[in-house]
Amino acid sequence: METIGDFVKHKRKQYALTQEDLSLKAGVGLRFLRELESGKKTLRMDKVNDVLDMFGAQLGVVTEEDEL
Amino acid sequence: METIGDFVKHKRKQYALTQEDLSLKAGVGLRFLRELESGKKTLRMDKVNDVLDMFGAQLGVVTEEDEL
DNA sequence: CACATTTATACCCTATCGGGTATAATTGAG
DNA sequence: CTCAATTATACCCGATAGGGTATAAATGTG
Repeated sequence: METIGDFVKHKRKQYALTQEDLSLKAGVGLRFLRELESGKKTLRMDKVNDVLDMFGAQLGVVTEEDEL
Repeated sequence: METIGDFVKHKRKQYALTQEDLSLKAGVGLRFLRELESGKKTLRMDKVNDVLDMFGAQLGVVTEEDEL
């Protein structure tokens, strides 16, 4: 499955936004967005959702069956 | 879509575990597990994944299309 | 290549998450 | 109903996430 970080990075490119653009629009810090795109595991869910909201997405449970 | 908290609660019942059982097995605090099941938004992803791992699941991106 | 833009890495500081614990409320088995 | 087990709520405190900032590296456009 595509990682959360990759999802954000791809969507961001798709909309031709810089990390700074997206961080401002999503209301999170630039550093946070970078850590998100680079796959940091210990991020807070609410902040991640703030970013995903920009692309009509959110965090949810993905089961192993979903992967097949 | 089922919330993350509800997913955990249902799976936990399904395996007949108490919150304490699950928190011990997953290696998270009891209080954390309670906050997770009650829908707290600001939890850390890594801890949430520690719990979801117990049921072969993990956090992932869910798009609005997935919802339809 | 040169130069501007974007991205990556590191530092300090505050806010708060998460653990542990105690107590209260709820649930359910007998 | 009674009583034990489970769950919910509240407190204190250490660890760390996240913001801001500065600097370095990488990217890409002419």
